Amino acid sequence: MNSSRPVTIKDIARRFRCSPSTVSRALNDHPAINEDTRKNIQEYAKEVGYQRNEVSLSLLNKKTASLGVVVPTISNYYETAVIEGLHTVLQPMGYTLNICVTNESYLLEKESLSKLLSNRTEGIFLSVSQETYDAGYYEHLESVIQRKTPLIFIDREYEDFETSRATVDDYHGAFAAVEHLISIGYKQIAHLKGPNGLTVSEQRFKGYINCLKKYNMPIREDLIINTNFKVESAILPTKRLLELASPPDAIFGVNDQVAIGAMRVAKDKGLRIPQDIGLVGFDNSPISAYTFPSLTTVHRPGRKIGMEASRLFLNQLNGSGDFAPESIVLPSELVIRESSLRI
Amino acid sequence: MNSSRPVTIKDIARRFRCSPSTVSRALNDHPAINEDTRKNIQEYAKEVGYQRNEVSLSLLNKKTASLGVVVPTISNYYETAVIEGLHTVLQPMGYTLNICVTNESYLLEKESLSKLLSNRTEGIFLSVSQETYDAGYYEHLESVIQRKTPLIFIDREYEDFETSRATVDDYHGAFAAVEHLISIGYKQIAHLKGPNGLTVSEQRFKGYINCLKKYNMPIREDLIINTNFKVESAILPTKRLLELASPPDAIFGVNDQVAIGAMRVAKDKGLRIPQDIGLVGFDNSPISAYTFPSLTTVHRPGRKIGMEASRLFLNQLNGSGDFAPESIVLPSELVIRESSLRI
DNA sequence: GAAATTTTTTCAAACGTTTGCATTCAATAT
DNA sequence: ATATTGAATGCAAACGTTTGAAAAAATTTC
Repeated sequence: MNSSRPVTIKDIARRFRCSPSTVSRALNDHPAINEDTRKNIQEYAKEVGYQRNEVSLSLLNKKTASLGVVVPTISNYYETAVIEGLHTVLQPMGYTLNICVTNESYLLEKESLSKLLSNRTEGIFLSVSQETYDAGYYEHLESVIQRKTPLIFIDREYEDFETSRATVDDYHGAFAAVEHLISIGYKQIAHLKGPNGLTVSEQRFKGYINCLKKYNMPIREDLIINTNFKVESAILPTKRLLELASPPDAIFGVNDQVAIGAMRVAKDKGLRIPQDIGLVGFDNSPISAYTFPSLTTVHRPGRKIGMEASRLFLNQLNGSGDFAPESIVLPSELVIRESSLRI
Repeated sequence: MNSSRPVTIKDIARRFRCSPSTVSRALNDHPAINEDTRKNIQEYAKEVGYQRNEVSLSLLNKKTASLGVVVPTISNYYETAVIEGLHTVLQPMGYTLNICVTNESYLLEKESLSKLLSNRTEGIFLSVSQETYDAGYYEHLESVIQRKTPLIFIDREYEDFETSRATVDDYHGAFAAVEHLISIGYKQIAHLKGPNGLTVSEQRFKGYINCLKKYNMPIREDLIINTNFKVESAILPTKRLLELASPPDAIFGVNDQVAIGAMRVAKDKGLRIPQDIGLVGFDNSPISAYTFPSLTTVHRPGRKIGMEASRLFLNQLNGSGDFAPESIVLPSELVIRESSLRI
């Protein structure tokens, strides 16, 4: 019976009539092991496909080399870019990434964290779910903190936690976007807002509002409509905007997806972009450069955020006892393309 | 000194002057434990934030409840949809997903698999890297097979392995796409092909070729150009196509990204879509429904593939000894939109 | 009040590996 | 021939948990 039980160090020891210690040392090139013994054991190990059981080592050394990544979703360009960034830095260092998707649910987030802790994950990257954020829950984070497991916030953060965080400067990105529209000469700028309560939504919204204020432009409640970040969630809101008695002459979308949805609706209505209506998105997703017209947007360095977050984690890990949390805020950058360039 | 060493069962045992066994049983509601003892221990455990060390359990039970997902990239809509599908089924069952990105590199793939096996992952979902596929390497899979760790191929497969696999019927999808273009009346259909050697590229290419053959249409080498799936890789090839003495009147892109790139170039050249040139993509990515004109494409059920792959894994896991690998081929489905509807 | 029974707790082994210390054995030095 | 050295290997504990079997304690029975 070709049992599939993995070969252990004991099996090898039995085969060579020696102790497990000897096998262990032989496999690890310990100098105190006889050259012949070493070679024989190594050869045999290779032959039978021995592979060290890392689980037992984890138990022994209390090192699992695994990290948790807890995010609301992975079906956006930005989120995957962040994960790629984490990966780029951490995979080469031997870390394994455990991805947990919360679907914006508090319960799933709580369970994910608990599971990660039980698995003795060595660090957790967390972008809190909307539900968590809305409700202001934070108890589930206490145990992470208490365990002193490094916890790095990504994008969505709690102000009152002593943890490191890596975020993009959404506020100034949004501000720059709106300022750009104003500088071109657009007068009635609408905003397709993201879900209420999320930092990213609110920061961009604040950027939008404050920029309008700065330039003494009226703030019209009817030009601000919610979306859920998805392209289809922009369709109806945009239609409503364009049917207003006094419709906007520009739209600032909370991300590229909704801006592209808006673009579609505007074109369907026969409006010319950017002549009749200006458009700006957020994210600088790959597609945004190739829409027609190409979409003015705000670049959001997802990969870089992932890499910076990794750095923050490593700092905390290697830091001496007097660890001080760091906050990294990466600048977002306006990318001007055709959809806003009315001349 | 507020040590962060996690509380163990032994700590609790010491506190209650009882044996670890009692604590273990108390925490697991074992019936043989005195009611008072149980309550006291459970209360105390909660108070000090005891959390079972799953690593030790993994060692004991040889069950890690973790699964490997090895993919070339996670920055495409399709790949993330697959992962979401896996997640949807497997996370509720208590599995943790270890995501490994290979960047199409054989070496990284090999290392990832080896790592997963060392970590005693209970199953592996693999979409082989292009390098692996090109070179026809397969030795690194032997150890997975030998360990009898369930291995499920996703999309890209090796014909000669006794493993389950879940793939999309790319061939017929491509065939249907081209047939549709022909039925509309397009005569010179170009193909923006994916990278050579990859199953998805080649299957779609084959569908394209065979469809042309079936309808006795000429196969023009100059209308077939390679891309790398990314939107920008479609720009130059499309330009070249459109500058031909006898340019195509339709383009079938290997995915939505390149089709959208082609759309952009065609529009820049002043061509009307679908009147002057028809366009079809592949994937049915969210954005494809909202381009202007909307993009005819072939739906590729990524989420479903992930869910089916999970099912295959579970079948293999629960199957009796006489496991027979299954092959699931999900149909792809033509989604007709504006970009090909010349009337 | 002793025997029988039931309830509750402890013991010990197991999972796979590493590692400080002890041991063995052979070779060299005296 | 004996003590000394050095090389090679073995022993045992440790990591945290579970679990069958044994032991101890409490309760019931006659």
